Amino acid sequence: MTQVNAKLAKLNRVERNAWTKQNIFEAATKVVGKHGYAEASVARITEQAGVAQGTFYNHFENRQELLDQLLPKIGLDMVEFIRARTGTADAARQEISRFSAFFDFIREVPEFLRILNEAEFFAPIGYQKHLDNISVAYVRILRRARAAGAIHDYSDEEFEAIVHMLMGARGYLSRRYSYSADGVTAVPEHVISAYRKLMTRGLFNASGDQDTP
Amino acid sequence: MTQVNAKLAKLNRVERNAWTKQNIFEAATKVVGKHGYAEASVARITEQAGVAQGTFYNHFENRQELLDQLLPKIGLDMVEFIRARTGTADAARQEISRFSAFFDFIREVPEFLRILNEAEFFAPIGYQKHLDNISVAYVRILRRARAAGAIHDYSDEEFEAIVHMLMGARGYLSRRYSYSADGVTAVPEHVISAYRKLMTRGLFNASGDQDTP
Amino acid sequence: MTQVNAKLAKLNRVERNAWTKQNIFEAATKVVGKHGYAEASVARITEQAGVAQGTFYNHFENRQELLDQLLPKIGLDMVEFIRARTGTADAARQEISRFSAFFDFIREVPEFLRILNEAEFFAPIGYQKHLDNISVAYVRILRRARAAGAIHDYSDEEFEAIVHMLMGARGYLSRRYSYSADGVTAVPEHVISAYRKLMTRGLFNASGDQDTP
Amino acid sequence: MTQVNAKLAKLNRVERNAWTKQNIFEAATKVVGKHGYAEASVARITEQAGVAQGTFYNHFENRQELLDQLLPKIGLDMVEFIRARTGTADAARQEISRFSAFFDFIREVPEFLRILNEAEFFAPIGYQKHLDNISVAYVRILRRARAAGAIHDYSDEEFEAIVHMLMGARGYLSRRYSYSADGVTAVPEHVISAYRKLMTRGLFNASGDQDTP
DNA sequence: CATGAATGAGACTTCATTCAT
DNA sequence: AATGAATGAAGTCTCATTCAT
Repeated sequence: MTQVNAKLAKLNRVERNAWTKQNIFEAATKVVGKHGYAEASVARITEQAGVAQGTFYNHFENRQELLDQLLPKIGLDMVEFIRARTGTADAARQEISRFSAFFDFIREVPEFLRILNEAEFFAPIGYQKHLDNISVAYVRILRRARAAGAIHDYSDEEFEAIVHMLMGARGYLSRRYSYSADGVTAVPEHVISAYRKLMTRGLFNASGDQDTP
Repeated sequence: MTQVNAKLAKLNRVERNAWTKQNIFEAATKVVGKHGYAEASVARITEQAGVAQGTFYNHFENRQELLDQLLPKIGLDMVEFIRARTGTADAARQEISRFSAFFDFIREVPEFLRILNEAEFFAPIGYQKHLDNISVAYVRILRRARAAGAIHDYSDEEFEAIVHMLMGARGYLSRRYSYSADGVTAVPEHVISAYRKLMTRGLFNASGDQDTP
Repeated sequence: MTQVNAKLAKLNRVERNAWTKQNIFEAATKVVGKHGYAEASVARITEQAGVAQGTFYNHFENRQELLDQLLPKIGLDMVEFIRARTGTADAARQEISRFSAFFDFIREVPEFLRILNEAEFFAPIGYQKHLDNISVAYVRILRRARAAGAIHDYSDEEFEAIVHMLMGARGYLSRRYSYSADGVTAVPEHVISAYRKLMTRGLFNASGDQDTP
Repeated sequence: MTQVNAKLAKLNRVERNAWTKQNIFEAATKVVGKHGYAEASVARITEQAGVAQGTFYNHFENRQELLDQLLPKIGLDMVEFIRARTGTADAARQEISRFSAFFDFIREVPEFLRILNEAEFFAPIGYQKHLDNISVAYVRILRRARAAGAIHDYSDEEFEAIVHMLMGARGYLSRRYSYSADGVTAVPEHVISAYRKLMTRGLFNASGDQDTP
């Protein structure tokens, strides 16, 4: 057996291990996305993954540990997704884009909605991690907009509160307008226009508000 | 046994029946408020109420039925509480009052926060009922403000979206700023000022915004 | 329904409850006696008792609590059994009687052997309770013998050590000579004579030693 | 590859093999001594040894086989330790020395106590082997004492019973007086004096009893 | 011979609900 | 209507052992 083969064999072993973990992870994403955290028993997850229950505990300390990893991981995908769609327009239009892109992401990754919404109660550690990830980045964006003159008269503390309002609003709206029996539908146009008006008039210096040219 | 006695006995029985149900109801409020829906087992609720487990099922079809009644009932108390504190100032200032009063209410009735926040996942039917109660009333308020000239340029559909944003924002903020180890604390001033700015500039015709007199 | 009937009905309920608990208790005695504590799973015990697993937890906090009650309870039966067989001879002969009666009891209640011997590791709380029960009573007996002039030259502390030796010796011997494939057999005569010699010469004033008249 | 190299390599392999087995063995001794047989999972033992779980099964048929080897091996160390400390005094004094040396040994090798005491239930085969080792040797000692005139009036069968009593007494006393939160402490003087009195008066011809010179 | 992931049986415990009294 | 013991399904997790690499 050559060194290459030995290396390959070793790699294969490590890879196989990683594959199994990823496999369980994806199974959990599907199960939680479809049935919610409460119904995501280890039995259900491992069945979906096609492995034995005991295998689960070779890769995760316990059920909760996995659940707490779900949201932060997908949350980063979301951040990347939104960033890629934000463009280089003025700050207000960018914010509308982010708002829209959020709902696009929900349709792209339908599991995300439940994973996000239920996390607060079923995966509080993961939820907090996600919250920090998002709000820090969001406040930074608002600060830049303020530095660029696109926002007046908001303090850093107020930014933080605003960000929480925006996140809360999105969550609520997503539950209200995007859920459906099975599957996620697009958010209606009037939701976006309402958001645009509230933001461009309330937060930004009105440049993105089509209705007040 | 006279007819009077019979009637009295019957009345007593009915009263006692109602009292027991109310007793269980209040016990559930305490338990859910303190430990959350997930920990609100029938055993725990009946123990808190001082009745046997079996008694529970003489008054409620099943555990879920009770849980789903919790939020709508307290929700109405909240509506009344906020209405009483709203005053007769202009529409924008009234909205700020409502926002403030909401946070006052959760300090008045500390159980409300958990009952509200967790309801979406643990008592979805009750949650929906509450949602309808609130949003219908809220949209009506906004329509009146619009009719009175305090709001321009928002359609009815957009109102509905706005209301959901406001409710989402409140929920989020309440979880972020009002929870604490044991007990509920006041929401910081900068949260209220941020809300005021966003609302007076974004939704109303700016009259309530102290910063733009 | 007369008061008597009502009382009977109520008693029946209480009695039935006590019966179930006793039922589980006896099932546990059988299972532990036959297969040992380690194999005495709740499933096995409840199956033996003919009740559902859940029923177990209506009567015992957890598995360990029951296991820890086993030995002390049977231990008291043993004390009574031995006391009834001790007679009124001189102190040395009484001690030989107790030694003999212990082995008689083992044959009377074959489960006792495992319940006693394994308790130290599988039911340490119950074991300690039993230990205290026994050693306190035993030391008292030795003190009386000393007061009556049947024992010389042993201090209270030494009595305690002696008692532990006696108990240890019995345990060891019982395991060695009384166990058998399935069932408990009589202890051979030479074990008793060895014990008699050791005791009458070593502890007592030799009156009970047939070989030195 | 030269023959020398081949031989070296082979030797190394054998040595390495022996070393690994010894390594696992010592790890098991530590684990059982500290946490008891019940907690001595293969995972824990191999972790302590710094080898993979699978490696275990290259050296032992199964978990039980290893556990059953533990006591007999250390038991022989004990025999040697006691023999070295027994001296050449008269038979009764020698017996007291052995009794004392036993307690010295459990302080020297603190793991021994648990390995010995729990073995009866968790490693019955090893326990039996140990029992045979000890009792055969002990009976031989007593026979010699009898031949030398230090013991009268005990038959061989009675010797066997006596030995079991002595061993049982030691086990019991060691558990009672030598265990402590963490570590093993010396046995109190009054335990030794009680033993001396019982033995010198009950078994031997009283020469070792200081109190009856 | 070493590795360590995979297996799956089985353990304890919880809990909503039923039902005879 | 009140009681509370009985039920049994379901959940999480452990662990000795196997086997492909």
